[in-house]
Amino acid sequence: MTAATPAPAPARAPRTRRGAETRAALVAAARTVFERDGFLDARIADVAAQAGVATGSFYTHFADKEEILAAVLEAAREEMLHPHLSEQADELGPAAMIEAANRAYLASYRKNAKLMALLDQVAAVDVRFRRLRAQRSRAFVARNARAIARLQAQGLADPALDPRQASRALSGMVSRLAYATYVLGERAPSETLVQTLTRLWVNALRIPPQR
Amino acid sequence: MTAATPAPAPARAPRTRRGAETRAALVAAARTVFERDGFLDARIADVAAQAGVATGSFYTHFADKEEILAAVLEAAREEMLHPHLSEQADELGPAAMIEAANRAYLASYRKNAKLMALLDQVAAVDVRFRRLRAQRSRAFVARNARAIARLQAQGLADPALDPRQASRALSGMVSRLAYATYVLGERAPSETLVQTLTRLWVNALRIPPQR
Amino acid sequence: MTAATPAPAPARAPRTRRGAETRAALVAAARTVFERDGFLDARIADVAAQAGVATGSFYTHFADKEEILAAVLEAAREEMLHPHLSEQADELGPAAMIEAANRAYLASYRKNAKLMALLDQVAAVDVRFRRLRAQRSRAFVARNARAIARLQAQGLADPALDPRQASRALSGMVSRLAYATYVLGERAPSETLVQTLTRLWVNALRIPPQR
Amino acid sequence: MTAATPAPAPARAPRTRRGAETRAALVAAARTVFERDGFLDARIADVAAQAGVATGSFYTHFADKEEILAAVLEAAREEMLHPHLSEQADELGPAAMIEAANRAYLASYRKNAKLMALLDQVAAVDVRFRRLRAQRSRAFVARNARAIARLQAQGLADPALDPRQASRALSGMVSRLAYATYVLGERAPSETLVQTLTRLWVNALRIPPQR
DNA sequence: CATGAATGAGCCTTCATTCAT
DNA sequence: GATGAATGAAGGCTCATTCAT
Repeated sequence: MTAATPAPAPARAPRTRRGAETRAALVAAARTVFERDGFLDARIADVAAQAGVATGSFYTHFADKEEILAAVLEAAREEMLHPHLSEQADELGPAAMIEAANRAYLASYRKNAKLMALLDQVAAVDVRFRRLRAQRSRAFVARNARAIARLQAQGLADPALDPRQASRALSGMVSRLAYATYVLGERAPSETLVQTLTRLWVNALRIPPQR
Repeated sequence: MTAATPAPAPARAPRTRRGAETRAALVAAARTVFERDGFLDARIADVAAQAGVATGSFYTHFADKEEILAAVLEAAREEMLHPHLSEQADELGPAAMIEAANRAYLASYRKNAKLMALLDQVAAVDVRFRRLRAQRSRAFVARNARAIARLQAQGLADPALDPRQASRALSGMVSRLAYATYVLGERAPSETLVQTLTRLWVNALRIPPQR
Repeated sequence: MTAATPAPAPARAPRTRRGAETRAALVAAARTVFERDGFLDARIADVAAQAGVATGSFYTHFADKEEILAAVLEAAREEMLHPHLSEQADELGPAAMIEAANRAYLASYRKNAKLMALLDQVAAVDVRFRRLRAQRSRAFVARNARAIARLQAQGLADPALDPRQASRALSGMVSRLAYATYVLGERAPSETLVQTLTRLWVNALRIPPQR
Repeated sequence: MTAATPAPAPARAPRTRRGAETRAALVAAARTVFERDGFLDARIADVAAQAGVATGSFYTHFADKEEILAAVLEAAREEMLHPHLSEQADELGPAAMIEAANRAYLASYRKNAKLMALLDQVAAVDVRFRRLRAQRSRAFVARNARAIARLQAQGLADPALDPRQASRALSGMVSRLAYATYVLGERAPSETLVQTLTRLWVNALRIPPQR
């Protein structure tokens, strides 16, 4: 897992407080600039200027644009963690669980839309970030696959479905819709999306109606 | 529809056979180079060289890289046309119809994977192509929405679903899976994908089992 | 005199009527384009397009931009001929003669302002046209010098002045003022200019008041 | 006045000694190259080479050729300041004052002939420098107009003349003659020019002979 | 460590001129 | 003669990266 991380962690971590401050300022600046101009159009000099440091100082902390982007994404890791189907047996029942997961996912995606757009752009351009995105996506898919398998085991989901493939498809459905809505800007009320996705999931998995 | 096309029409169309040949050679060369190097890394000079003409000749026919990409995508329009749910009432029944559509879609996507990857990359970078992709996608979504509505009218699909939203979600599910498989290279046998997608669609729409 | 003409006359004069027509169209087009875009920014292709002929046809008639400019200036020679102090003894008296000359000069300059601006621009850039302009200017200066000498001989002008130098200075005064007014666009009513110039000439030459 | 200056002020002034040195070297080099090759034929790379720096360094200090030309002209402003009719009442009398002014003007023009030629060339091509030249010229004209008005007030100059127009004409006469002589290279001994111009001014203004 | 300037390879674009049809 | 496309040399400009202070 660590192996797939673009920049496994900068070899030279700041040794002094001042160094750490500069580094942090650069990472924050990079996020601002990347979100504003896009990764490709952002120039090292812009990032440094935005951070209020000299251009040369950039190279004290990062080898190149990719490396600082990795740092940006790492710093935002928490924010970007995708909510997923809960693993705990839930007193709410499967449908409510799915609905909660979809709502949480969309809300999270919406909140981090700029970052998601950035990750998407950069994935289109650089294999390393394509791998990073794939890895995060895989984690999400795997969790949902486990949830599906559990429902099947409980006799609550269509046993004909391959949990892994079904999860790939249905998880992709959710993230694609979130992408289209919050990154591409296709108009649709969030609540409608939640309801539609939930109904499609419930139907698709053949989850029996609540008794 | 024409309005959304990136390069509405080349200002100066070739007036001689030779001009048309050179232009065609450039378009073909551009496709080769773009698919090989990616749009961003492709240089005008490479395209010209690949076409066997002088660098300057490129500008006789195109204003910039975007314009020739538009020509490439236009030339490949036919190939890239997405199969979709048939509009004819089908003696095979809805499930078979859906299966056929999914199979055709995946096959088409697979065949044009490089081009799809290119379009994806370029959409991540240039609004105009983002719009083009969205437009093509919309056509696909709209047709599927009509098919869903028809099934509902026939009492063959879950009436609780908004056909438009359901189509956005389910169509996105298919294309995302195709993307993940044929562009990102996630391993999965095509037949499994067809079966999974079909079952998910059938379930999601609550299409009744064949009598 | 012919020696100073930039392009002594195109070696290949048109042999057919069609050739002559194309050539004439090119010259007219060149004047339009040069006056509109300036000589430096005008492109051969623009001139040909304006003339409604193919780019290549330009070279059937002219070797380069300088040559067609020479043709433009040649064709406009008549229009641009500077009026000057009459050589005939004038029953109006010297002052009226000077006034008439100044009025005519300014009117002519004003009418051909765009062409004068063009000649000026091109003189700043190309020695050959610098020479052409100097040559035309010399003719004007020489005639005025002769007129001054005649007035001196008649006891009507300050004998202390070198007629040649005085003419250079006073003729330059007139053309510079015309340039500033009609090319640079400094605001001043033409009649005021005529009166001022005339009074300055009369004073400067010490022409006695009309009895 | 500052408003009309082509490049109001370089956005990024050098912050280190080294930067200032390079900038100065570039300005000096530009003057050399422009005077040698003319503004239009001068290439950025030549200027950088002449300054002994890399081509790219040019852009550290200037946006384009126009901007460095503005710097060249600014740096030479002092040298190019036109002497003019003194404003102090002069014990020498008006005629001597005029002679002194003409002599000084011609001497200054001669000394800076190359720069004047450069300014002239560039004014023919770029509006911004046309404005700069006009502005400098206006200052010269205005001072002479004031001097003429003063002489009129003292009863020492033809009251029928509009001081402003007379100054435009007579000042233009002087600068045109200087241009023809020192830039175009028309042969004439400087002392003759001074004497002729002075006599013409004195006559034109009807300055009474020294008692 | 920070600074800010220097470096120069690299790509884009223009357009006068040539030439096959 | 006319056509319109091909040619390719020439310069402009950018910006990641290095480095002396």
